[in-house]
Amino acid sequence: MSLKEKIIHESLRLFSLKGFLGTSLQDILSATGTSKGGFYNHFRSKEDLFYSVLDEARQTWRTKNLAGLDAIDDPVGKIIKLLQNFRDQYLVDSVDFPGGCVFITLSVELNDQRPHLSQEITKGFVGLKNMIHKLLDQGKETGELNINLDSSVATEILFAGMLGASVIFGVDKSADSLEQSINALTSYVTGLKESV
Amino acid sequence: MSLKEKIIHESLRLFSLKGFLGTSLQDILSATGTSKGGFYNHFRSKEDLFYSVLDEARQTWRTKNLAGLDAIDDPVGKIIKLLQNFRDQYLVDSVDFPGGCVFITLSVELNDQRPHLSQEITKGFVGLKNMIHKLLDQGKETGELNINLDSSVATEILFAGMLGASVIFGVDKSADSLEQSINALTSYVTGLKESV
DNA sequence: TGTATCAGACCGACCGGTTGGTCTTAATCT
DNA sequence: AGATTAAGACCAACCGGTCGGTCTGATACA
Repeated sequence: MSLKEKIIHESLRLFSLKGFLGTSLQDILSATGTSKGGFYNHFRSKEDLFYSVLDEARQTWRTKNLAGLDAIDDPVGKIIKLLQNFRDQYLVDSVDFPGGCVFITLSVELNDQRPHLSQEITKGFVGLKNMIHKLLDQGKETGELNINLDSSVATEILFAGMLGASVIFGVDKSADSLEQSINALTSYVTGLKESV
Repeated sequence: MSLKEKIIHESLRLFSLKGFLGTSLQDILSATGTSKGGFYNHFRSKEDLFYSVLDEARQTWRTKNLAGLDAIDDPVGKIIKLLQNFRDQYLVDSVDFPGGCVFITLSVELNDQRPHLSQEITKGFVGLKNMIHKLLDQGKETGELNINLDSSVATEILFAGMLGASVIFGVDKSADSLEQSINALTSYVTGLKESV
């Protein structure tokens, strides 16, 4: 792993713990064992690093949360698999994000302080929400879900529920409470299925 | 309003926008039009201020979210009223918290940086969750809800949903999207009622 | 009533330390 | 040799906090 990759990787971990503004350059240099010169040889500024870190974070998110989804045919099954991945691969296995979901940490921190950075994160949120909505609509088409189901309502509950679960997990870091939160969402989804 | 009260009030607004660590003493002094001397005459330290601000935040939360709840008899009605208050009085009417729910902002920011401060906020989260759980159980007792309802699951969905809605609102500050989030939760609750 | 006294509210220069960022220098590559 | 990489001294700005000092309004005394 090159120094640049190492800086990005360690910064991602630090950002998830302390946020972007809360992480000092010195924190990053110490974590990677380099110096100012080594850093500014690869990045124009701290904000420049932010975008690189965000790229890696997005890639990690996809890898962990979408794993095995294409092997599943039914849309509702995909949602349930997504929730399981979110719990087991993404949040609990917190090697990459020891402080919990880095997108929430950064988004909450930067909203009113660095709106242009926060905006980048919001894009990912919109993507997740659209994905859930689309899967629910597909479930209605295949007959897996009741055609009269208000998929917008279900989307809101699942999306807000995932964000809420992330916040709670970030706070208490308890795998048990995370399991409760996610299980509640999966049983909500299966409840939708049974009421066909 | 005394200088002390003014400092607390303005700090609450600033904390909701920029967090505790993200708000500098100078920010607070400028917002209140005072000086270092004026500040340290009333507070021993910035952390000392934190506790005072948290007290006011809690009081404001209760006033806005619990308004009119005691006038309602049925537990489920109380939950729906709570959700409406949460949307209309607490989040949208953001005079006191222009940056969105201050508890989430502070909790996310301080979890890994000032655990002893973050812990204070967590208490409030636990209280809200317990309140929802208790109301749901009461709803089962009164027959308003199905006796076989898993109130723990419903609690998780409502609690995580409220936190998630706060995060989303903090990000986009859109009253419309907030209404969608909260409406989804209320229709979830009414759905529970109808399946008796 | 007029004056001396004093507590506390408030001001702002100043402190040591840290911030993100620059730049010179030296080592290590091809 | 020439280019790439990294080290760390250095900078101005800012951080939370301290401290000597001023101003004001209430009290005590005559």
